[in-house]
Amino acid sequence: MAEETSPRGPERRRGDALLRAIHEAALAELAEVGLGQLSMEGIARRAATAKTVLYRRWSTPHELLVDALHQAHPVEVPTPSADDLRTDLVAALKLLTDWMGTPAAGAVLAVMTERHRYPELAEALYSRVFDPRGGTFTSTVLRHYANAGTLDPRRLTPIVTQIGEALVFKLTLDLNRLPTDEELVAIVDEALLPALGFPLG
Amino acid sequence: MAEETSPRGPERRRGDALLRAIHEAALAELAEVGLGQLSMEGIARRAATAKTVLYRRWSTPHELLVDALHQAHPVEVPTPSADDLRTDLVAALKLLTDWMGTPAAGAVLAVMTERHRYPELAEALYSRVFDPRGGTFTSTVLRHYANAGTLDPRRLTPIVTQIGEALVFKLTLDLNRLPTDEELVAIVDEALLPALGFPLG
DNA sequence: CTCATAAGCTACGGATCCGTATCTAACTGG
DNA sequence: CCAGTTAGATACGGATCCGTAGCTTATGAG
Repeated sequence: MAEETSPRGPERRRGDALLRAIHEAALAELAEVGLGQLSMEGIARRAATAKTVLYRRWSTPHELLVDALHQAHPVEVPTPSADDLRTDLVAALKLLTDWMGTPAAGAVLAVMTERHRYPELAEALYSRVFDPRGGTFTSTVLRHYANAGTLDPRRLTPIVTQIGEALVFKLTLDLNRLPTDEELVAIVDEALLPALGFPLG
Repeated sequence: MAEETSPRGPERRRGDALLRAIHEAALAELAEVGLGQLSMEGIARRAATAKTVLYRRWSTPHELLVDALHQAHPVEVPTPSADDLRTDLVAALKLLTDWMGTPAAGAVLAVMTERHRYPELAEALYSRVFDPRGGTFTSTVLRHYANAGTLDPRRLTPIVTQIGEALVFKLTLDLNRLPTDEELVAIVDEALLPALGFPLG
């Protein structure tokens, strides 16, 4: 484990560098202990700073967390590239699973699954982090091909646009690991494309 | 809120009655405070008993929780009744959403979503609660119709058998409420049946 | 009716987190 | 290079939960 810069000597972080370290520590702490155990004390310990530094900026761990997510959020958006619906759908799901491997994703999922317990937190996450962006992942691709005429727009019901994401989440939960590329292809071929009106073989 | 039996006087619970009260309190406590905050103190408070009573039977809140789930678990199993795949699938999903309204379901979901944090708990839940039962809900129905010849068994891939449950979970998460009957029908018509090889219209 | 069992109470020392206050010393802008 | 800012360290009283101990008393089996 390499230390940053010089191994010893008082090297004091300030401003953005400190902020980023705190944000990172918050997400890591959340991933490890969970939303219910997230504490200023824990975040400060992990960020190797003092509680006072945190309380100068935030009143609660939740406020801190929202900032951390806001900062970490720029997520890659699928850009339908090929003129191939199937390939683009698989690519969109791959983007999703890539994102799900990040610390920020764990944090977002934790907030979502415990939203009935911390409603203000979920609301803050929506209004400050998600709302700025449109629909996610597969729906971006689906709208593109619907506009291009490849797809009957009437097929794009609220249910159908969720099939890909829903199965990725379910598989991740069941298998306790991210889906493989083969499984993503299976999701597209066996579930998504049939629902879009392209029966297999 | 009516008190049980006589309003006053020392009426001391024993044996099964006490046990059931504790199990119930554990699930309620979990639903309210979350897995990370589940404590003997909290369960005892909610069950209106003393911590000592709990420690006489269990060493940790997690052990107590597994017992509570074990006791609460007998879940209704879909019995394909009509000779109508569509109707039976909708009925199976209805059973699922009914179950999801129970306290036990909240507990199970909490354990599953935090399984990386408490692996022993998830494992205990599998070996002591789930394993005794076969596949759940839609897969029961699907196997029935595959055996009856209505359905091509090759369609029943690991992905396809998860579509219904996956969408119910996703919708519940997104909408922050259980799916309506209409939404269940939409899941069957727009996602499940097409994937099983029955294109719409 | 008697008596063993177990529920229910109270209290404890230890640990952790809370939120705040106080002081120091390292940075940095001017 | 000096002064203002702010990171960092320490300590605090209060709160909560931990796990255990000692005791009282309701309950049910014989």
